[in-house]
Amino acid sequence: MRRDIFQAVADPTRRGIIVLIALQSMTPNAIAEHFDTTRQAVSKHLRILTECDLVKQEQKGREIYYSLEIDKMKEIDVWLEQFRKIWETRFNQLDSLLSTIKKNKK
Amino acid sequence: MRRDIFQAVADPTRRGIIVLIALQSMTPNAIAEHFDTTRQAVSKHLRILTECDLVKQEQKGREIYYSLEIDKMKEIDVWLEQFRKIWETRFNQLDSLLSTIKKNKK
DNA sequence: TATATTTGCAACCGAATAGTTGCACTAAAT
DNA sequence: ATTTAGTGCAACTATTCGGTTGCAAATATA
Repeated sequence: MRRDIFQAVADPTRRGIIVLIALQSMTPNAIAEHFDTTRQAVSKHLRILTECDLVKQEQKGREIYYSLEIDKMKEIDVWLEQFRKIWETRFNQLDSLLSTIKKNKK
Repeated sequence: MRRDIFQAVADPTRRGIIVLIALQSMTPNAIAEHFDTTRQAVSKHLRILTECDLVKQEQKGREIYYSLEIDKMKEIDVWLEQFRKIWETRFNQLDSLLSTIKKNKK
């Protein structure tokens, strides 16, 4: 059973849940209301998210509030970093090309 | 058949391929040498990556060179943007907390 | 022309995935 | 004490996934 953050984020419902609980913690029932699926299915997604440390839970009586471990999302950001470097290089190349054109115009 | 960039990036082999052809185009055979899998499996991955516009191909005789459509990767970056905003808020809050502590020390 | 190389595609297979229903456990409300 | 509400977990199902093998098409080489 592969369980990493990229696989966690691959499912659209899970991405929805992640965004939903990014700013405020919510119970499974409350979360399920936002999606066209059963409470149990959401519960399953929450378990997967928990398994890769993407969410934390806080028990309050019989309710459990789930919220996002937002720092974990940085792992994706770290991976993207290498492409960001390439984007910047491309941008600088474009930038110097534009200034060359500009200089030649004068 | 769901086919979006998040699902494309979920598989570790595909992430490997993406990184591999980010800077230089390569043939399927050359790519397959870097992974512990058959050429056909790599070919399948390339098809999936093509289906979500992550790679482009250039035919040269009987060889086909694949390279990354690097701008497409920005779609992940765009989705991450919302979390980056939260990170920054948290950081600023921490920052102002630290200056408060510093001020109180004086 | 005959052969070797590079590739894509289809068929098949085992495992994983996302979903459902049903049930048990616990906490709150009556 | 009984009922209701909130939750997790197990069993089952249909579908998708990642991989393999085999084959056909096209290009290069002998």
